[in-house]
Amino acid sequence: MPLAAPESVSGTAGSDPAVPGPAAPDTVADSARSRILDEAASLFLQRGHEGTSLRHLAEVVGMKAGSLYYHFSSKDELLTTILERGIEVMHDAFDRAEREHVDAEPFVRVGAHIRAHLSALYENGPYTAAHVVTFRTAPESVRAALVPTRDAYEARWTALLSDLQRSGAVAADVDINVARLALFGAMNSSVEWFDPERGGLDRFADAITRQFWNGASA
Amino acid sequence: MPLAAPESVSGTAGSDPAVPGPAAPDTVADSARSRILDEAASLFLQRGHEGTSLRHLAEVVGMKAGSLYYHFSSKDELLTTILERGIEVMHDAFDRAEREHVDAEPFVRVGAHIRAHLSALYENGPYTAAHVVTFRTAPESVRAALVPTRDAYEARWTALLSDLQRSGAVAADVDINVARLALFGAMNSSVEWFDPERGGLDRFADAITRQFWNGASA
DNA sequence: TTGACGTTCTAACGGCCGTTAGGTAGGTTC
DNA sequence: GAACCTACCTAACGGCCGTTAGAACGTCAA
Repeated sequence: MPLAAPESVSGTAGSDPAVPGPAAPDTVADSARSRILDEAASLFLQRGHEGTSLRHLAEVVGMKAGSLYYHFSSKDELLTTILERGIEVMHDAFDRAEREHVDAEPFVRVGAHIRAHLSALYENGPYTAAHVVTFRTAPESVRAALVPTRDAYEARWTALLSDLQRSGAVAADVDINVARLALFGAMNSSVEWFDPERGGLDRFADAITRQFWNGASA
Repeated sequence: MPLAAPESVSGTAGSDPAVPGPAAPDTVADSARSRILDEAASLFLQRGHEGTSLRHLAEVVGMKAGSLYYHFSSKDELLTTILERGIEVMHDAFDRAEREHVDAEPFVRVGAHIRAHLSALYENGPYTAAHVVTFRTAPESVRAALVPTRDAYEARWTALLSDLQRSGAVAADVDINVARLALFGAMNSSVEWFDPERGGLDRFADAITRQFWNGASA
């Protein structure tokens, strides 16, 4: 078991804050590990995890399939690591929005969290996007390992919306769960058509926020 | 209730094993064909198309893998047929809503179409649901064959919403495309959590309609 | 110079994949 | 009863899959 890098997540419980480690983040050659993770997440996002072979991944990374096993013990572990990081990125984005907009007025506050979620999807690598498109068809054992962290993220949104409903900013007859799932669906499904290269994420976030908050009617 | 007209679309594959003319919907044993289509759509929905093997499908249907080739010439043709029917079901649902609610007031009209789309997803077999979760990772050749029909469905929604915007019912500053895609995302992503067995589709449709039309704010 | 170590490669394993050729049982038609 | 058609089965093909054991390479310390 030679992967003793400071950033490695061994257990299923998410631990340290993802990308830049606290000290000495990149040893000489777990940059290869990062490379593998990045490319694998990108491929899983594009073709799905069943549609991505380790031989293809290895080729993209620039090594042979067997060599991947120096960095990961199985394809499932690789998948789990990626999907886990995907939620971590979401949590980090939520943290940031929360920190900076706790006392903002409701519309701005919701907008900040929507923008944060979209930032997780498009501005921090393909991990979150890979998560939202891959989780549903991931092997049961992989899904099970992710459920707690996913639930926690859901709970934060539920708490946010409930808070706003309690304060009267969200209509009393709105079903918080449906509203949240509809919002998630609207944001996450954008991975099928939104092109992060072309930018315009701010405008997109505004449009989604407006749509979520005010609806389409005049 | 399976919709009539098992094969109405002349898609990419033309060779049909000598079915008598346009009439005669169910010969003796293309009930097997229906069986295969139903189970395949269900499996594709659950595990994705890459995650479903023909051997597994055959087992569920009650035959051997090779026998599937009596009914379909390839896995891709099977997939294409299923995804095509998925859009047809959507179109049919849209037709019905249009027929019955052309002159309704905007909110009711939109609600009818939302209900219709959800009906396509949950009340007419797994075809539409399989479509929305499988299209993205389908082989390029399969996707290409579906694009025209998909575009046509999108266009009908765009026309509907544009119409409502022109009449002043939808706010002028709403981006019709974003609104439509957000609505699609909200509805389609429900396949990940909505349980059609438990019912409540009417209430769900109302909640989505309310959310889409009025938003969450008080 | 030697040895140890970290990283990758080679070469193969058993297994499942989509697919095909040819056989076969039963029903229908002459 | 013979010929035929329909719907399926058997058995295999080549190929790709995830995975593993062991060898080779470069780097650096002693």
